[in-house]
Amino acid sequence: MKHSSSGKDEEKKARKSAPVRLKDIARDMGLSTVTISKVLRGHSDIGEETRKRVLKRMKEMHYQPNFAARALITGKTWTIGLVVPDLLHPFFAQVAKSISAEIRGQGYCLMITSSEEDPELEQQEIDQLLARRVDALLIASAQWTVESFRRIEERKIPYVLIDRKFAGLGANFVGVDDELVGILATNHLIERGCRRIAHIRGPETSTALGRAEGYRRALAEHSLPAIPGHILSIGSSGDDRGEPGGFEATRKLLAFKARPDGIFCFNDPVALGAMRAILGAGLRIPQDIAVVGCGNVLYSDFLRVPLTSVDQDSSAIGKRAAALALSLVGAKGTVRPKTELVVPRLIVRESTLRNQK
Amino acid sequence: MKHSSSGKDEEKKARKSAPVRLKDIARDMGLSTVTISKVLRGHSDIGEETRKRVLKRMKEMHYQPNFAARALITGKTWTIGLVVPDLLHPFFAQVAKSISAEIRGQGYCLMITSSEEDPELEQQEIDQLLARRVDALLIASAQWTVESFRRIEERKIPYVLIDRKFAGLGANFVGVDDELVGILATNHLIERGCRRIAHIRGPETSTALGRAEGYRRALAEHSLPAIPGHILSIGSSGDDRGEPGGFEATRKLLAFKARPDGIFCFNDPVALGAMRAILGAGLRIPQDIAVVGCGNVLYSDFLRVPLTSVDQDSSAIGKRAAALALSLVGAKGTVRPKTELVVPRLIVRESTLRNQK
DNA sequence: CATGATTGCGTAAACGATAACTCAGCCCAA
DNA sequence: TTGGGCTGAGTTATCGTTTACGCAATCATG
Repeated sequence: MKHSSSGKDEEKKARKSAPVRLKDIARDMGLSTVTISKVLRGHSDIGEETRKRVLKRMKEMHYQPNFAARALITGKTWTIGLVVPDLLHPFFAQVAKSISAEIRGQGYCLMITSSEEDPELEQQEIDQLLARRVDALLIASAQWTVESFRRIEERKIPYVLIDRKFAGLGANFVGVDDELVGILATNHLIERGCRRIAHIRGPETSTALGRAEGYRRALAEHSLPAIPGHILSIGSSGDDRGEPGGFEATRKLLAFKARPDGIFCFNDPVALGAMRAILGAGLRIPQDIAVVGCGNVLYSDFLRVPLTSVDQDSSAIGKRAAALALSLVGAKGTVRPKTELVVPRLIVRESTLRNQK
Repeated sequence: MKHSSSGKDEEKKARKSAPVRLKDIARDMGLSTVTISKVLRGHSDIGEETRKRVLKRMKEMHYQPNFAARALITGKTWTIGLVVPDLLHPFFAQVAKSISAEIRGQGYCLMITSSEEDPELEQQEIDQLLARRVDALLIASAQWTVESFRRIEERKIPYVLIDRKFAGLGANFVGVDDELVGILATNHLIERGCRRIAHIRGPETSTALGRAEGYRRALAEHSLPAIPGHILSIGSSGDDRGEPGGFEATRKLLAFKARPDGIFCFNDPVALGAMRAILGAGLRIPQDIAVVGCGNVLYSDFLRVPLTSVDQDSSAIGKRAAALALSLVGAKGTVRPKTELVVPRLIVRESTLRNQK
């Protein structure tokens, strides 16, 4: 039996076709708001028959809970924040995609913001997400300092670093084993007979440092000399100038007296720039110079010279980062920070297809 | 002069270092909550001297408004929802990126969800975003029907369709002029001397229809015959199988008695598949068959054969869609739906570099 | 000098939901 | 008959802000 609504609510409904509230259902069924709320949340307090009736009526009236009201009292927003340096970069796009897929089923939504590789902008975006009280934060950071992370910690909001980590910061981290990336790539070049292997490294991030370290270790283990000037950097302005950076760095390498016969590039865009420079100078890939990239971006098998690349399994990184974040949200007290390393995999293509050792 | 807090709030602060509230500032300064709130929103009600003092103290105490509380009473979430078929697709990634950049400055955040080209999932995601009361919705839809849009309209939430539009739906739309895309591409092939031009079209979306129509019109205007069987489709399963779809379609075209000498492909992934098939069959691009794609994706100038492509200016699409959405949020009553078409631009590369007419 | 407007701030009641109690009725054992 | 424990509801306060008023004090006006 229906009960009539009060005049005020009636008017409001007519004016703006407002969404139904618990109160509306309660009045409609002659029950109290709390009873409806309890049914909604599966409280054991409610009689079986009442529960069924309410559930049915809720469906009929197309009830959808008001997240704002809920968040206000429970403190939970059912929202995860993600900050990436560049959404256009296939690596981060894939990470975002798999995070989204992972949390979707658990009822969470994803707020994505891009820092455009700008530390200051990243700070702002983090603040914005904190102000919105996201339940957890996933960050592929372009920072130099750890200041903004301290701020997150103050707020006691769980966060997970993706791809790039920070020394001296006891934070959760999910990313690829960068040293292994460097080793894999460099070992492969060595196996293919390269003896003067250069490395074009990225800016001052953990990622770049790790890969460079792996490169050095691989050379050392094969007793190959680390030729001075064979490690170049694309500069500090971030990932975005990867291609031009790779191009310029390679031009310098080509002018070098001991011209390299293999180049391990920080990532695929850099490798593209490198290949452009090599081919532009009239040299052949891989006969004169072999090239390895990292990231295994889309279409890298259909490039002018199909590119050998180290796959970071970005999809797994996203998935595991999301799962880790969700577990932190559910956790009671403070949990010991966890580091999860994904194992990289070498994808061999034409850019290193030369005479074996 | 500071006033002491009540025991209860004190305890809470200590336990979880809760964010400061208006109440905290008010008590701290011996003012009322409302006064602080008014200062925050720039009400003209407050004396100049008080305003300055409050503003200063707010900064000092690192006040950040609680969005949930605000949303609860004002109905505004300062959140925009975006639904795309696939974040990994560079087109949508770029659109997302520029939307994000456009709304950032206005204080909005972006909730991004991916439908994975699945209409049912898209419905769910739209519902989810509606339940969260986003201020506006941007959708690049994978739907067949207009049902879910009706639902959005019921809720009176402004929405803008991106890239794909629907006949018979009076909705806001921002996308490329698809017919012009088809004309541009086909005319170009004709100018380059192609006479048997095939088209590999996309699934049943407005985008695919428009491009196919442009293709037909261009042929007709040059009095070229529309050879039966020269229009193939990659199938209905969406954009994601672009590359294999293009490959298979092209294999069929190659087996055709009147083998085409030019192919206009629905998009770049399809074009990649097509090129793979052509080269795999031992034919040359563009000498035997010229290829045009659409989308002008990253690195398409460094492919095995650099690909001529129609640029959709996805960045402009995102920017204008965002601006349109924001204007709708601000608008008072119902506004007449607006359609904004971005003008496509042909980027000529090697895949069509053959003897001119 | 009384009246009315203006300035500057405070009070109380929402917004929609949940948390923490309370409480009536019933059953059962002592 | 009394008391204790369930069961299945309802009451009330609260989350942090905003909205709509209320109301002194000051100022101008005739």
